[in-house]
Amino acid sequence: MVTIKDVAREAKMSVATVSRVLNASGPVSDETQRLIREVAGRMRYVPHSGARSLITSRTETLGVLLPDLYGEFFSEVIRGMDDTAQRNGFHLLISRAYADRHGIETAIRAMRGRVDGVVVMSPDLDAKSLLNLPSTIPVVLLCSVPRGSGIDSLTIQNCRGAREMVTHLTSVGHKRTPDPSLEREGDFTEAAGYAGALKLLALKNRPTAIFAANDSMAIGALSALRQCGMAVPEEMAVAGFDDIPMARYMDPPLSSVHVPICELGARAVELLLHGITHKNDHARRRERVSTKLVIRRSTGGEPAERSPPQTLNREMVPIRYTQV
Amino acid sequence: MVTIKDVAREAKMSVATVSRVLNASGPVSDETQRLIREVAGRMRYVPHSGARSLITSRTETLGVLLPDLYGEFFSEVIRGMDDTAQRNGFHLLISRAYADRHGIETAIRAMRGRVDGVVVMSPDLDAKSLLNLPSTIPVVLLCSVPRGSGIDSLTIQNCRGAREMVTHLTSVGHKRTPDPSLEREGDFTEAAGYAGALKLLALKNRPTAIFAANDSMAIGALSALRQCGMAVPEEMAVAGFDDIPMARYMDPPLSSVHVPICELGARAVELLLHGITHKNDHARRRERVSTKLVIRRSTGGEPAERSPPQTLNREMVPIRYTQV
DNA sequence: TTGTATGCGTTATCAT
DNA sequence: ATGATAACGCATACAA
Repeated sequence: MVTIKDVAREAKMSVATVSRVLNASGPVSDETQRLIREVAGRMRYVPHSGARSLITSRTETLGVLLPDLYGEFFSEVIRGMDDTAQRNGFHLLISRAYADRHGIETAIRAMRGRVDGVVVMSPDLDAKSLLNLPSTIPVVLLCSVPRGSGIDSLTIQNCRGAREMVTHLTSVGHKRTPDPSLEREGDFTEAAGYAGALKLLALKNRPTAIFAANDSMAIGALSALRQCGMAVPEEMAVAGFDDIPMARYMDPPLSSVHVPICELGARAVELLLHGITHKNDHARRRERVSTKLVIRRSTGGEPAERSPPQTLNREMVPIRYTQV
Repeated sequence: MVTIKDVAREAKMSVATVSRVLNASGPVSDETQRLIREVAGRMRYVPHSGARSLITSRTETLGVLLPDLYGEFFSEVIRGMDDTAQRNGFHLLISRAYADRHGIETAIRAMRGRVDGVVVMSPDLDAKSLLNLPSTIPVVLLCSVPRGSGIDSLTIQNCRGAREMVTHLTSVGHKRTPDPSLEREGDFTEAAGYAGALKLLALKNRPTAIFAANDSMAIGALSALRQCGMAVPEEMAVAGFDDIPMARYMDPPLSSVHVPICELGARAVELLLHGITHKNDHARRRERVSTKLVIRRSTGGEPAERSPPQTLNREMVPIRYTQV
């Protein structure tokens, strides 16, 4: 590998001057500047980031800890993170980890020294468990329950979104509200939604609507209902959460609680970068992104949505944040 | 940050001995060993990876360059990569890059010194353009056209898979084979599949089947056909490619060419690790993963597939590779 | 079995 | 404007 010494020798200059040119960190004559840039370019010199971070104690890399997450949510959130990270000159070190406390701690340890901060996504984990993280590096919790911890966090307004959907469902005639006997567990996969729907259908006193915790499970539920010959939404309404791009292409198109997934990732990285830059400023930051109800035919709403779906806008749009 | 010096001081030993214990790289008395481990653990010492890679010239990190890729393919391939990387003690540095030559080169440069090798996924890119990569580090091309280059590569047997699907389609009565006037372009999104299907429906002399280049577009096409009142598969058959988990939950369930996505990522990392370990051994490796035809109702096959879909097996299974 | 000393590639501090 | 050199944290060859 070609080092800064090689460049210095070739340009007949000292390493100090080469470093100054490449980092614009001191006065260098125009001519010397030109020369060194030319030589460095010709020799394809790239600084060794390890050596650099050794002395600057910055890696320009952000760690991302993800749970075992499937489907489009995963890719969208990473897209948002990578966009923002790259725009700020940072790389992304991505790792999956078991979403329990031990898994997270181990993973953070492994990233130690490689990253300047970590975004931890762990929907199941109560932030309290992470209180004494083995890290002095900034952390942002994404989609966790942040109560009781002093860690920066970014969460989705799940409750509010869910409440809006429930309000919609009751407004179109569904009556039975909170009832644990009508709840079934699932792991966010289509298969789980499929199985859960079958269980609910088997009940003596069936519900009239299914509200899945994410779109993948809602899609699985739709499939189960179809195979059982149940009409949606007439005999059973179905609603999802997240509003992944796929949702509007279902039959019937799926009502869902829209989450700005990509922007969620982007914002998490922004918060982390802020935490890295203002390491001393210990004002804890908690933000919540708001959701938006999207009613389609699967809940009986908007039967008129027959027009061709427009091309999805994959660009990022501004979203509102709530400080809590 | 606590360094090896801090540990040495606390344990009243030399840094050399601490290093020997932590790397098992020399003879140390059991007692000293115990002591040092205890102290290191208590102080939560983690070696600075930058300093280490400076001297070992290994980063234990793999770069992954991805195109702007949507949906489940993305997340599955990363899952496979991360699994295998972690199992071998490596991290994943993931970055999205424009899939043109300049974008790839820039991205690889940026990773220089941070990674021991790179997996480049760039379906559009002919490998010839990458011949003079600015890198001495090992590279594995994933899903590119590898002809004419000396770079290790892993590709899907797209042609064979597509041929099998076409054979199936003709076997159930579809007649018009290769005809450019029946081809429409798409960017692999549901919206593109939706739009493409509408265009095909508008033709005077309609086709009787649509074979989309991936499942997302096939799902978009299904939606378009549904809204136009076309019966699938009776009036129009639809087939996809990839067989993402979602495919079997469509209405009708989507016939597709199954690709072992997760294993694809895993194998790419294995190839890269091999390239890193055997850096001198310049035997170029080219492998192709085979696909498997999955016929469901959208092409008129298997009308009996009414049984509940079993839980998806998300574990990795052995796949066959072909050396070319 | 343990300690001392050197160097990895870079930036930063101090001279010149 | 430029150069010499210390320091970053670690592994390792060599000495004890």
